[in-house]
Amino acid sequence: MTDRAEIPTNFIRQIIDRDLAEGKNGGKVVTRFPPEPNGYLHIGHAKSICLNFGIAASYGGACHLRFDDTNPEKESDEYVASIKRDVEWLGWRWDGEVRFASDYFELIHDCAVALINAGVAYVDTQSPEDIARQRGDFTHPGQNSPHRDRAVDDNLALFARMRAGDFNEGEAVLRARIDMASPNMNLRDPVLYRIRKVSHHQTGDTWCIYPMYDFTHPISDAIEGITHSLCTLEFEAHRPLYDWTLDNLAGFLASRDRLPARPRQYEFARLNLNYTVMSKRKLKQLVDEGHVNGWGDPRMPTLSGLRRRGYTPEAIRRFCDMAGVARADSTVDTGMLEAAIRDDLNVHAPRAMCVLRPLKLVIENWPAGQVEQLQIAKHPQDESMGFRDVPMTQEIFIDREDFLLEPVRKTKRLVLGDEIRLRGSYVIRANEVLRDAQGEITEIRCTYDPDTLGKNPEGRKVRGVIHWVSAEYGVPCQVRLYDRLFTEANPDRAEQGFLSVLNPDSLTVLEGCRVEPALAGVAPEARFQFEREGYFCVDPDSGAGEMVFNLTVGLRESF
RNA sequence: UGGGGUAUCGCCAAGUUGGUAAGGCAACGGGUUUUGAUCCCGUCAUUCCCAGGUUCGAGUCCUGGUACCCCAGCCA
Repeated sequence: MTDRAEIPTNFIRQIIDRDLAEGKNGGKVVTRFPPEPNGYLHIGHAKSICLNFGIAASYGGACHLRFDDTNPEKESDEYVASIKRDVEWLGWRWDGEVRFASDYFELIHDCAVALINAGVAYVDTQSPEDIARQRGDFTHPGQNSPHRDRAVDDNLALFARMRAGDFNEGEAVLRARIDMASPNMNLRDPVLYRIRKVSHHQTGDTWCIYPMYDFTHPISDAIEGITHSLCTLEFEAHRPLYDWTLDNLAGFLASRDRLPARPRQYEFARLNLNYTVMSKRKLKQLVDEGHVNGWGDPRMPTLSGLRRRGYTPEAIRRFCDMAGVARADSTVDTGMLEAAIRDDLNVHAPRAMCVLRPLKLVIENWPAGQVEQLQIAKHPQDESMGFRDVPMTQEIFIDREDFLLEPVRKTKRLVLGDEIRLRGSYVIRANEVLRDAQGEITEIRCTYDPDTLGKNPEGRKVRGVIHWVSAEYGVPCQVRLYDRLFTEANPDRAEQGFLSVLNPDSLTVLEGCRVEPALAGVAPEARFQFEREGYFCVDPDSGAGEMVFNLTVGLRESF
């Protein structure tokens, strides 16, 4: 998909290069993206997706999409559907069918039985509180459970009863028998199976016992033949358990012919972006409490939000490549994301004119009723995009901010008594302003120089160029301006909590804007550059009644 | 506090037998321009968390510190 040469190397690619050189895994590279369907995907997931799918693509390998659905309480089909859609939208295609860890529940159960038979797993019928208490802490070793040495047959019988539903939630768990004194807390006889009497979005009521992540993941990776299991840094301390599980199950899985590869786990730093939050819990809270309009709100760092905001899959992939992959905790500046989308849209977005805060301007020497269809290039550097018709009439709108009564040093706007170029049109001069009873400027009376279409006036230099839209033909529309969702670079660290630093001005809705008629009726997701303003896309709220545009990102401004 | 990690420019990030600090974002100059956009040119780490040491030579090796992140869910 992407030219490999463009993708900067990173420590994981180097590990794969070395593995390949050593002939490991028969030269195969198989990765997986393993989301839990308990929320929408965000830009942080995009990093993992691009890493996993990108590696598979550049090494001629495969990448699986596997839902890590072992906790039915928090998961749902809505999330499964949104995740599939987002991965595809990003431009990736998973190998084979979508997989679910729940597809493997029977085999995982058999693995548990195998562990019991091997004497390295036991059923603990203590309360969750007792188990927690016995785990000890960083300074004190844990205490062995009184059930740690239960006979294999008893464990088998108890585990069967767990599956049969004989116990209530919390009354019994299956635990690995490792080391209650391990300095690694994850190795202090971790829970492998717990009881959850809730129906599962994939398996319904087939099960009332569910395997834990630490047990499920290595088994799922192994049976899918995953060679490189990439996850984030916080799972580093779990790696010994990942390896313990596979070391203890390799024989069993091989005997069932379900061990195509011995996977290895590698951890990389998750993506953080400043001025936003990335945890699913917090994003869900923003949605549930109505601080934003759903997971797909254009202000959200979710992929659906970025999509509605006007980001392209290409820009997001490019951004992930720009940010890189390493093991150091880091927070990428939002400016890098913006640079990625500007780069893309600058090349691909047709130009158009839209007046956000209309101020009427009447050209007194323009023949009344005359309409001149101007042909303006859709892109100044790409003539293959062609031209669009832009009607020029006696009355037009310009932005209120583009008119000044008094000249300001080096300004490039229209000043009373001076000239300005109308983009793609003529040079005009502002002669007089009309005001209403409150003194508010309501209209500017101008004259135009008929000899300035496509050429500069003789002997004079106009101070600048402003955009405009015909008052008669301009299409009224709504424009939604977005700003960062939070006022602090790191909302997670806010004294009063992340909600206390929500930006009250993250959304500004402008009504009565005027866009040039060439854009009337274009479909949602179409992207344009509104000259001198920024990049905008058509929002799905656009209907027969009114067009709605979302600000994707503003133009760079340098004075 | 025990264990596991990480520290290279404002933000990311290369640097892999020690040989004399890539690139991107941002910023700042200048040029082109009917978008204060784009594009183009240029500037931007005598220094790699700190302190010692080894060496002709260290971001890379050794010793000792410091800071930050992760782990005590029957979450992932």
